[in-house]
Amino acid sequence: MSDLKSQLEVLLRAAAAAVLPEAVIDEVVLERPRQADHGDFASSLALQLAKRAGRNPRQLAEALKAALPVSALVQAVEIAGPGFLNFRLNPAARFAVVAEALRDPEGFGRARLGEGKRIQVEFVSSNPTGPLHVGHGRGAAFGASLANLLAFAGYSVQREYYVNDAGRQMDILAISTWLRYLDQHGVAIPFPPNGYQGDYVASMAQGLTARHGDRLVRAADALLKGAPGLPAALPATATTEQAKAAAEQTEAHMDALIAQAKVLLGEGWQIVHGETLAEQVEDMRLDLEEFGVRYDQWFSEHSLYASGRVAAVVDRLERAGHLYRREGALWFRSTSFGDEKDRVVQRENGIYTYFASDIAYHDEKLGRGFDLVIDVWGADHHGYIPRVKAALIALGHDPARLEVPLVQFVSLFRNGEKVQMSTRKGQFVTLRALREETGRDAARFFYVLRKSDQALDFDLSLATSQSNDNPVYYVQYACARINSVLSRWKGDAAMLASADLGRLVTDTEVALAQQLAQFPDMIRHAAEDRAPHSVAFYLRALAACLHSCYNAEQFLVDGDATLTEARLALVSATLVALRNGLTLLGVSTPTRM
RNA sequence: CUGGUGGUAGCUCAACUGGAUAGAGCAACGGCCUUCUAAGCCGUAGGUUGUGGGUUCGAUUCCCGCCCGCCAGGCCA
Repeated sequence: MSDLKSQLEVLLRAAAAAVLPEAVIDEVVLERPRQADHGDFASSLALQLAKRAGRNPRQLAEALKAALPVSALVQAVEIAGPGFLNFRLNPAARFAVVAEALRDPEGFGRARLGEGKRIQVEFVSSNPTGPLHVGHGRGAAFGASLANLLAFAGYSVQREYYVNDAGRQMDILAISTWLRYLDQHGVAIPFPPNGYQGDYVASMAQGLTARHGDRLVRAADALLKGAPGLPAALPATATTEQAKAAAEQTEAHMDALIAQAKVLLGEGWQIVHGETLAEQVEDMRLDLEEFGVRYDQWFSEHSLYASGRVAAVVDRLERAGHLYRREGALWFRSTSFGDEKDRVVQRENGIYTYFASDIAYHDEKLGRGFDLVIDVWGADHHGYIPRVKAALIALGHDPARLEVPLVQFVSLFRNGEKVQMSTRKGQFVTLRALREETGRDAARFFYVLRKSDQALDFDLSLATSQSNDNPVYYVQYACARINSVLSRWKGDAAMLASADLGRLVTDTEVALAQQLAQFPDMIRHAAEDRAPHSVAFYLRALAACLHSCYNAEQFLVDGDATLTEARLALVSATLVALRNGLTLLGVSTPTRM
């Protein structure tokens, strides 16, 4: 209970003021010692002040101890090591957290960090050009957990998905679908290697047929007219120069196909493009929802063009003198604002770059009045952060209002072997397949079991194992055990909040209460650090305390109602923390297993 | 090459932002089910925190050099 902590802090400050009246104390360090025999709280205040005061730290600790005001919370204060002050709490203070949790279960752990502040969390935001894969899954698990955590910590949180529905990749998906459609109608056109190859494309093509029959069929020669054709297969001895030329030709061929398709289809292109887009977005939405991830808003990149925001924001930069023209393209002088090199916002061919719409998007987001905007990005985009911040500065925004936590890559392992994935070949494991294999709970939990900015090895065998090795089950099992005991008990659960806790004295009971008492602090830290993994680690530790206590003590004690109630109150409070924590991570709390 | 990021027990990872004897889980070894769920618990063993310096009462944490791993460096998205 942080309340305890702040009360102890008051005591320490009072003591310090008495001993060293002139000393300025910015922060009083109070921590939960790792070792039980160091008490409930420890402070290194004497060590910190010793130097400035020019006094021996142990002596100073003695003086501080003597000057501490008497408090009902504190049973004993000891001086240890080089000059630590170790506080041992009174039993009542130790177990006060139990009543606190039971009095307001839903509110237990809730913080008021962000009172009145609004935060937007934008995450996943994958191109709607195919199913989400396991990498996106990590972004989803992290982003959703972070958003939940911030909301629990008291911020007003908006969850947003930025839909990249305006770019060339979307055109490529549309034409890939249409080419499959043509193929299904007997129009044979070589499928470009840079098109989308997945089965879902053919499936969408069948959808087109179902809705539009052969209305969208066009002749092959008309489509191929003007296209450079695909390059011949490269010999094994090809130089990098040749490979580069072939790749350029492949891209040029694709662009020509798209351009010609727009001409041939006319309005029909909007149908193909619009329907494939809608289908992909809907697919992602469902996929994420089944993963326990919901958004408040799906924001369309295209809308930024339609509303003229992209042109307007570029114009603003232009008038502010931050743009210049070189080799036909329009460049943003981002080096003036800390970026390594200048960046193109409008290509030689007049088309805006992805960066241009991104500037418009961030300008728009900040314009909505959020105190903080958090973009969760894949770590491969980290080089992109300085240029976006540069643009924000150039537009007169405070760049500190944008935070970009990075999520590292995911490698899958099954039976100790790495599962090979390659985006190029379309061989990637989808989030859906992962969920089907491990279940939602295990997937959500495993994803946040590692700091987000660290590469994650996802062990499928472990996540699916119904064994004691599996950390998800370990935590959930603690919940199930508590529920099981409570359901066997005949008493009234509502009475537990006022149970007499004076009978709780054993080591495992004390350890469990101490761990439980750290829940609110943990929430605050995790929210401030944008670190949902702390929640997962905490829950594991709390479950461990519960299991130890469970094995050491009988909860339902025949003929001793007060002891039974005290212990049940303790584990009920534990269940409150477990449930609140798991909920933040999108993991269920089973009542039985 | 430049920038970012990491290197902690055999393996996978923590370490409350500079604190006490660096902690968990797997794997290894030894114990605990006629008692509320053994998907659990208890114990033993395992370390020069990559390396060399520096800062100080005190360094896994901060600074510098070096070694090794991963990522990024497009008028792609």
